[in-house]
Amino acid sequence: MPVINEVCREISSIPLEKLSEIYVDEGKKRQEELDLPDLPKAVRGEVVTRFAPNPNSALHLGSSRAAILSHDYAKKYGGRFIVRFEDTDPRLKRSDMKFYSMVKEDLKWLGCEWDEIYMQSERMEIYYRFAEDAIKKGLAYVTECDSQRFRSLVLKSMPCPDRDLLPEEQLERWNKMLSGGYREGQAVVRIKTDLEHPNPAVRDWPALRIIDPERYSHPIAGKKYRVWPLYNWASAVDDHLMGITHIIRGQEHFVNMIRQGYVYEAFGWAYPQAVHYGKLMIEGGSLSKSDIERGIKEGKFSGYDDPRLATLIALRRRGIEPEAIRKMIHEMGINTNTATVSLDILYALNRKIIDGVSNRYFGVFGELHRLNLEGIPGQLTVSLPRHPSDPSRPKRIINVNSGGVVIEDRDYSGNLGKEVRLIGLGNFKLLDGGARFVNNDLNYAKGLPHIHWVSENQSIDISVLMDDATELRGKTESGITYEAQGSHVQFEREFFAKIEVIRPDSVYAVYTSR
RNA sequence: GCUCCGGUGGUGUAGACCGGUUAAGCAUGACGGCCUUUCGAGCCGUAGAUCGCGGGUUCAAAUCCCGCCCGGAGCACCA
Repeated sequence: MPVINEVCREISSIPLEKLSEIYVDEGKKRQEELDLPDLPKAVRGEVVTRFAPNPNSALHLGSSRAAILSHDYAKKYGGRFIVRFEDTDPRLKRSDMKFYSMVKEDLKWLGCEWDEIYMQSERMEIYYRFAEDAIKKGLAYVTECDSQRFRSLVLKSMPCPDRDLLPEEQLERWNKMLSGGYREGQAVVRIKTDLEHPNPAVRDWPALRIIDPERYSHPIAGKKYRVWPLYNWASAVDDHLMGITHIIRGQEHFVNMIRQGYVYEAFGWAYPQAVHYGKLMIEGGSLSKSDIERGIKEGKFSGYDDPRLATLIALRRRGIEPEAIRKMIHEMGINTNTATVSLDILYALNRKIIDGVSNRYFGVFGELHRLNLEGIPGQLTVSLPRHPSDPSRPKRIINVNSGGVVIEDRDYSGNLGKEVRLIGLGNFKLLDGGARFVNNDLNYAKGLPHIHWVSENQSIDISVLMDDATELRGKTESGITYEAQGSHVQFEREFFAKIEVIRPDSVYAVYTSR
């Protein structure tokens, strides 16, 4: 009992604000731990993960899964997080300078700061060196079989004849590749695996190929190289060299783990723990890079930040906070089943974050009706809270004169002839083109529809870019111009939006969610 | 066609490896109520899954075994 008393006394001696701080901190900490289940074979301080995007497009919700999970797991265990641009295909999946920086921006925004960053196009000599080594050791060979021929042979578990050439001859061919003795497609380095492997896709996979630099130059390397590593080669070498302990990626890479396993075994390296998550689909939308790229090229989308896209840059523009994305991704975890998520979940998570910071305004959209206010003193000044649960914010002061207010058609047509509460103003009877003051009794207002309005002589134009890329026009309080660009607001009874452009006489915003 | 990986309420996920007091937890969504001068937030409550289907093993299966169906991925000199 004395102990209890003592603890009680101690707690009650802490000021309330301090107490809530402690409480929140504890809650947060617990939340974090709850969020991420343990990674297999993770040792504190020794976890190294990587996120390996191809800089040929912008990051989207799907890519954010690998990024967030890789980053957060590294941090959870006090390890390192590496970003590695996989830009080794100047032909089919060309990288573009603008995406290197765009991806970095996206990652920073997501809160996935990296400890190290690399570009594979700057590591070419490394891939060459290991290739030469593999060839010398007889683990890889240079084949002149074209892909068709190779395919038909390998399907029957048969080798290309040059698989068994001596390492010296292979080396000669390798040098011929490097020096330009072959044209595109005439030779390729393959890794010896197991021609009997049940999955033909695993059998003797290609590691390096020739790309004519005169026809396909690289945004960073230019025309310097004509032999480029394929994904599995560059990735296998890098993961080993960079000391990656855990690879978190989509299940489409499952066979790549098996393929690369042959290299690791042959070189005597230890393959990292690979965790694969299932396909993430989005209700009613596409998460495919190629769909996004094509849509933009065809002009179907206005750009990477088109509000219909699930790119990070579009979500950011719309007012989705990175923490909402993070929470959603954490909730899905790394399980391997195929998930079709609804954006509503993201919106719900996001609303909880932005609700507190969003100042409230009245905005009326679509078809509008002007109401003459009858029965009010010549001029009315009302003050409305900027946020219902934070009275400390400066009030919105709005003047209304007999010139009247503007309301939306849905509120007008639905209530014509009835009494309504014009929020903050009073109770009125809605008439044709006007409104007659009844009283200003809040109790009386309880049973009435509450509708919002904009003062005609204190309003500015607003345009909202909606999530279907249409524009919604209307009027809003002129006081909104004091908002900072990029701030979240809520138009009461309408939706949340992010302010994009503020001019003295108009506002441009982007719709976030209801 | 071949090779993988999945299949728990509308959606996402926990439980499955070590089968039994959880005949299914959480979140989001839906519905209802309270509060609120927002159809937001918050609080309270309700509905919703016989755990893809069929069989087997067992005293006992979402959990183990087999078959089937469905979904996804891979089968590129893409990443």
